[in-house]
Amino acid sequence: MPRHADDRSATRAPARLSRETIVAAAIGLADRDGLAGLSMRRLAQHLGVDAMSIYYHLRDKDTLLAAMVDAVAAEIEVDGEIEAATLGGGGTGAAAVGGGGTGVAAVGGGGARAGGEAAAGSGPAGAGAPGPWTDQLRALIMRARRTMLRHPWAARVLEARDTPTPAVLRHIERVLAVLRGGGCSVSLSHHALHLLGSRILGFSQDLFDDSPNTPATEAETAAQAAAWAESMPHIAELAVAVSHSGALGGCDDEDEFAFALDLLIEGLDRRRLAEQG
Amino acid sequence: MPRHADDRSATRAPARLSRETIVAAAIGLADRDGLAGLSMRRLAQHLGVDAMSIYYHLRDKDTLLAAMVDAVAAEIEVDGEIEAATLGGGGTGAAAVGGGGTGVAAVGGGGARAGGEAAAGSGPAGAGAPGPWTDQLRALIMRARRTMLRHPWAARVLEARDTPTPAVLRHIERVLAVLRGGGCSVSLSHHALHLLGSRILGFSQDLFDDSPNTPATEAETAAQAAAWAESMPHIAELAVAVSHSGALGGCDDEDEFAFALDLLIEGLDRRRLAEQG
DNA sequence: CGGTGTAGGTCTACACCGTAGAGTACGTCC
DNA sequence: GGACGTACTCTACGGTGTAGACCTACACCG
Repeated sequence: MPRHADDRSATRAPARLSRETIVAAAIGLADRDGLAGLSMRRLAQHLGVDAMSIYYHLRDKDTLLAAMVDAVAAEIEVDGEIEAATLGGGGTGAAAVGGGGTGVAAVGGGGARAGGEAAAGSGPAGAGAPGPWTDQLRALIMRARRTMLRHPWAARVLEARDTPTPAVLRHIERVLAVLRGGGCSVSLSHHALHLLGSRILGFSQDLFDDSPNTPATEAETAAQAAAWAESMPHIAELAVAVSHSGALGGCDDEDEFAFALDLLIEGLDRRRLAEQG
Repeated sequence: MPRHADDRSATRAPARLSRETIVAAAIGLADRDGLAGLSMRRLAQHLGVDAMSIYYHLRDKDTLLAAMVDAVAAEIEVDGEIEAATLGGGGTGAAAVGGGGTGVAAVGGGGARAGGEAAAGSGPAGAGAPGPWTDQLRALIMRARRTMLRHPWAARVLEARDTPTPAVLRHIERVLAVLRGGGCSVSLSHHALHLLGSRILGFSQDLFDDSPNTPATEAETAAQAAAWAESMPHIAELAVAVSHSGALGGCDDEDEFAFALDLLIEGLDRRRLAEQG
């Protein structure tokens, strides 16, 4: 290692790559030219460096892509802090739309009871904004969406990958924290996660398969859960529940899809009635 | 041109390619080896033919991929006919799941009123099964899902494309027919389509952008709508409504997302209450 | 019959891709 | 001075999609 960490440009050092600069440049390139325009050679050229130099810092192109989505997912958190610092609370402009119901609160059947018991725990990884959990969830997801819209390629890469990156995992943890904090059971939170992550209309599978792809022993799962217990408590909780196949009935893809579909159709029918009545 | 159109196999023709055989082989290859395993050379080898021969029948690899998804989407219709022939009606096993509500009918707020006025019109492109529109929609989407699951690569290709193929369009038409037949307004149907086609959790955009990507004149749109009027009446209807920006307020991505998100969150909150109560 | 047009398929070649593997310059430490 | 690790470069290989010229067999026509 060099003695003083940051003496770039000292002699005639040609570029001074680093994992971070590479990833940042790659993101910039992908933002400009799309995923198709991102090749190792073009990226290297962009950095004023030989293509193979990149491979010293990142094993693969796949590793690069993973690092890129991770960086983007990490932006969600930063955006959140900024938002929390500048604004007071929630209110993201997800209000009235089209024909039927407007917000979550005043719609269909039983009048306006939305939040329930509000955020009781607010937990270790709790999201910033106060207010009913429904508003918190909406704000969190809207923030994620806004971040992803700045990097249109990111969604595609994310979908293509089969394992979530750390920052994505943290985002999921935050979503779970809101759900659990809002009074949703572990089981319902689990369904919710699948629901939020899967596309409907009959196309497409789930975003990630949390079913035991690596058929870990129950002991292993428990060990991992313990390791995550303080950093990602809600994910750990869910992982344990899912692995005890008895408790949640495992994690059947078909059931998850049906759950999501039922929920959507029910919501549509409710909107229809509100529209007509 | 040849005199009699269909005298293939006459002499010793080496392979007798055709667009259909190529597409079928490509689908088979993709089913076996995944999208990554599908290269023009490998496909040609599989067909016992030079790679460039394929280009006589299909302009591009992109054209090939489009033809592949179109063929898969067309399977949905065939499956539907088979189903309609063998079984009587609906009932696709999308019943009880996990903690909260079960089907559409008996859930949350106001008791069991689901179908409403049932299928009044049933229209030209009407779906087979009778029963409440909610059941029809569920059956239709489940059928699509089952087809897509047989070709795991298809969803990815479909998402990557930005224009729907004819068979996909027909599927959408069928979905719209059910919605409209069930009493949903054009506006609500429009929202529903976006809802069903877009992924939530903050990632990803819509499946297709129906906003005027080709900024056609209103006259053009009307002309196209007229041309489609009998083959795809509901899509035509919707297209006209959307193009009259006043009527539906155009088609704002943000609004569509908010609509979907609200509907989901409302549904989750309802499940939560049902669970606790 | 020979000539011609053309549908269907092949061959060659090009630019680009990811990346293995060897080689090179340099700073640090014994 | 020599060994060593770090950061980077060079060369090369096997793959990709596809443009463009080429070939071949057959249908047609005078």
